[in-house]
Amino acid sequence: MSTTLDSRYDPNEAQQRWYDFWERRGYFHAEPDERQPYTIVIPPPNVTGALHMGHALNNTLQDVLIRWRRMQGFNTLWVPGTDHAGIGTQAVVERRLREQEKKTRHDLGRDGLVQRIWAWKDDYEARILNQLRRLGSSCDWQRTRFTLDPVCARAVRQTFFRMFQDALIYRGKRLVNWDTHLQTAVADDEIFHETVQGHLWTFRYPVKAAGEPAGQAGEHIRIATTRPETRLGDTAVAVHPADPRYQHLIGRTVELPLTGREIPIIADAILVDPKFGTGCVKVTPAHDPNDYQTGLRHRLPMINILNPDGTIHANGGKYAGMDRDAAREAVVADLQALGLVESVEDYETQVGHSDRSKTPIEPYLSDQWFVRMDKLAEAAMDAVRDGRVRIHPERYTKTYLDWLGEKRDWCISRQLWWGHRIPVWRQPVSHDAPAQAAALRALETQPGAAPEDSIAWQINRQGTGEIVHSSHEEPSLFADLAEGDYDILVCMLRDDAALVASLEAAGFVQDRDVLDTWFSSALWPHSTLGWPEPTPDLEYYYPTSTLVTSRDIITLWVARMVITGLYNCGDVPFRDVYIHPKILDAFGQTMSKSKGNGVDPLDIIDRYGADALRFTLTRMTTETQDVRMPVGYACPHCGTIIAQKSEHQQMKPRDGRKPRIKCPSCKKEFQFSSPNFDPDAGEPVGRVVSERFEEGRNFANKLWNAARFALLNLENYTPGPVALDQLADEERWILSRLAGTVSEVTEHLERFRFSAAANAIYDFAWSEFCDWYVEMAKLRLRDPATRGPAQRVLATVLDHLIRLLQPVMPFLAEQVWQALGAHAPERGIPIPSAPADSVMIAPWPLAPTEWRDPQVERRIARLQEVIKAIRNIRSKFSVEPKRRVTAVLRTSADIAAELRGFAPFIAQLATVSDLRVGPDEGKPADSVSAVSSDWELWVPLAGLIDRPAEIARNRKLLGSIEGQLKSFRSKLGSAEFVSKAPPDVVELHRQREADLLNQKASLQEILHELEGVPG
RNA sequence: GGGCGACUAGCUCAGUUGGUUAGAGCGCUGCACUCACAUUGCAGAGGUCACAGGUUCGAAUCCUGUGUCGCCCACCA
Repeated sequence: MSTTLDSRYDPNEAQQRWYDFWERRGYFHAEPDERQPYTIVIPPPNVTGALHMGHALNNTLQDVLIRWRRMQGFNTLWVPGTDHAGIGTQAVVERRLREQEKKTRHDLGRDGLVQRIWAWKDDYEARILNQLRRLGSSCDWQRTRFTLDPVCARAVRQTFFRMFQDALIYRGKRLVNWDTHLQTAVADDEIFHETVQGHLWTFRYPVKAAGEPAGQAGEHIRIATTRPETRLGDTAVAVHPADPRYQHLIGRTVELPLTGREIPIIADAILVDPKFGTGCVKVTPAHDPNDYQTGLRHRLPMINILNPDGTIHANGGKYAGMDRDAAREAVVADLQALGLVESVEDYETQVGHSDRSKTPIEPYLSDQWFVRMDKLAEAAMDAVRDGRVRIHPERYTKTYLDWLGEKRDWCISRQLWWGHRIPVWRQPVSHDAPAQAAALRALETQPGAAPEDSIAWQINRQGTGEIVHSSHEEPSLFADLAEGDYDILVCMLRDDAALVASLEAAGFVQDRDVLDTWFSSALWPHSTLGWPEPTPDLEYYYPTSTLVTSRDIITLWVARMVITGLYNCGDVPFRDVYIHPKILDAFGQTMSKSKGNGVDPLDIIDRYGADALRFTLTRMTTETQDVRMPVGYACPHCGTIIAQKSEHQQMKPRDGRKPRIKCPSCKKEFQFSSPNFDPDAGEPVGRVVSERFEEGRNFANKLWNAARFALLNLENYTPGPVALDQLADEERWILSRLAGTVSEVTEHLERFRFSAAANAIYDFAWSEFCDWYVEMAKLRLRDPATRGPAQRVLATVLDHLIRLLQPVMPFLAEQVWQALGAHAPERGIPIPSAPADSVMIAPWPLAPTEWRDPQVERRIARLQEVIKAIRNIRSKFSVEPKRRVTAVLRTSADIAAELRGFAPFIAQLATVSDLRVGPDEGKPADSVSAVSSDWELWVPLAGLIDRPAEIARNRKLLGSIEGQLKSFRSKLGSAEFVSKAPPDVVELHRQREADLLNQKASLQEILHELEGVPG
């Protein structure tokens, strides 16, 4: 190890060097063999942007699992890749186009825009994959996939085709969330609600009496609305069937002012809450989800009044072409003029906004493609109910089951250009339906169409989603369908040029829409393995083992993968789903670049190292649903971290000058990135980082130095067998603790308790290995007589520790492993052997039960207690660190013998020159005391003792002991406790009471003496 | 409105099936740069476990209710 002399660990060199080493040796690559597989497919990051802290966490945990299982001997495969993220990526590219070139997508055309997005994708995919490498991810890069690549595209096509054939996919008019800015449907999950200050208007509509002109009789019905413009599309007014006020109106009609249309008054108990507003509701089936349902129930006409861009449709009469907001004002003004506005009040409403364009969503009736969910959802629910898929933490199964239980059909079409195009060609049934049927029949039998399953068709009643005929039947069946109401939909499994040509020649036109991104993501676990081809990979690695993801996509992604896995492969896509926490900032907000609180993993790697990042993230991963990570700005001048406050997020440029932060340490100022502005080019920028990662860096450094110590002490190492019964107590102890730690860590990982696993390693390495074993080992290492065996134990323990560490801190582990190999090329207890070429492929440590030794653990614990007690006294009385003291202990003969054996340690670790220990020892003059349940201790400190202070200290101690004693006595004095509590608990209490009584007696004696002897 | 979760030391979090007077890291205080490590070591201070009831011999832990916060779902014309 060339850097042996450097007491600081430099992660950068190790990272580059060992990652290349692993990759060159092909450790990341997997091929099916006779071993048991362990497979993870990455949740493919969106190519919309670079990876953030959430990704770093997600991928760290996957790599921990993969590296651990690899060491356990599994054939491990981690499939990497990225997601095209349809709407998200198109939106960012379009925004850039607009900002940088002042162009819209229409200026470029479909092919032009898609080309631009591919360029963006190439750029970000490279950045993302590089970030994963910097993180240390042991992905099989040869299997890198992208959701739009040919392998995935074929799977998408196959799935769509089969679902189409099985009538699980249909096309119909549905009310969807329409983004008028991007002009596409967006999913429910891509919407956020914002509170908007609006108004609630109450209008009066004249009721038309039978046979009379409207309004003449003077009866009006009062209707409240927050959206007056939608009344252009009203097709009914609804009242509650049991509302006595309106009984007489049900079945009559009103004239809809401004349109002149006459619409019915209907009764609907679901839509109408008689206690709200006037108890009368306008019904606009084409522009409101509830009204839409009402429209279906009452078979009302559905009048669309909006164009895709949010302006009023020709159906809106004189308002046609106006923007929706302008139309609202105009409608109100016109009704006002007619005297039909009864009142206007301020009103707060929740308005749905598109996540992507941040503009208000319009419920909009349009033709869309859907997957029928009823049976598919039921199968996916069963897979979780019967444990074929297990979700951890378990509470998230409820999220999964509740969502699937709704069985809402899945809208899979998007009016975008970036994505998998819907492979369906369409034309309406014409006046010459028999000829169309014949043409279809001809297509089916065309040479390119073989095998028979490459073309499928449906006859669909326009707008309804109803499939009236399908390719399971003879095409001639639909030859007698009337013109105008039906569409012929032809789905092609492959893009066969000749077939497409004949299709289009026959008048079919391909659907312009693309598929929802989640349609391709849903196939990810099997599409990446080569499905639909029966590849060896698919055969061997599917179903995958574990899915690691965050809770916000349990429904969008996890549930849908189970659905398609079962549908396509007949088996679940994974056995375990681990849901990890989300990382929030100090104020509980999600991190994002746009809020200025996002931490870039590369900044952390640069500052603290990849191992530090990984360790800290692993240690943060508890079972809670969120973890907080306070962030700060790193001063670009001196590196000091200044905590980010919410005011930093609010700061705005003033007088053209960007805000700056003044570093309290070096007094210089710097700029920072913010939601409100970008830093000036060339200015030093304070990066957003978090001090939390110091914990990981410090740990790495501690381990590094422990390794340095070991290596320095392994000069002239010779391998050889080690017999347990020849080892010293401290050696037996560290092996026992090591064995305990190994089984603990293994069990934690098996149960996805990442934080607990990291803590167990940390505590063992720092508090046991470094703090005690290394200090004690120094004695035997210095003595030529014991140096050899001591070296063998040291090398073996370090070897095991490094292997435990590998999954979490692979770079440091490899660095130490290689260096250790140079010093101790054979090591192990009882019989040494040559280690693996890399710690990455070394076997996961087993915990031999013969290493466990509870008795030696108790003995060392007692030793530690004595040493700590002496140190405590030294510290309290400000004894100079170098000054040697005498320690006197009164204890049983057994313990005395044991402690005498440990005298060198007590001398070394507590700076004791004279140790006197035995059953007959007594308090020396001018000494300070300590008591435990096993012994009484005195340290003579003539001249240093402040007698009144010492009395006070012991009195306080006595008070605490008496307090405890009281609580134990009252418990033991209770007949109920003694009779009802388990015997071992009672016994424990008795023991404890006896210990306390001993200590109390000792303290009383001490106090008696202190108070009795005049100061 | 329905559901889920959280509330433990100044901060971030542990606390396994109820059982010694509750732990860690950071921060804080004091001492120490002794030959692995000051990104360190040693010692210490700091908590009526959100609140109120209940179950129990015994509650941070189980039950009920209240409060505060967060998230998810459904949505108020």
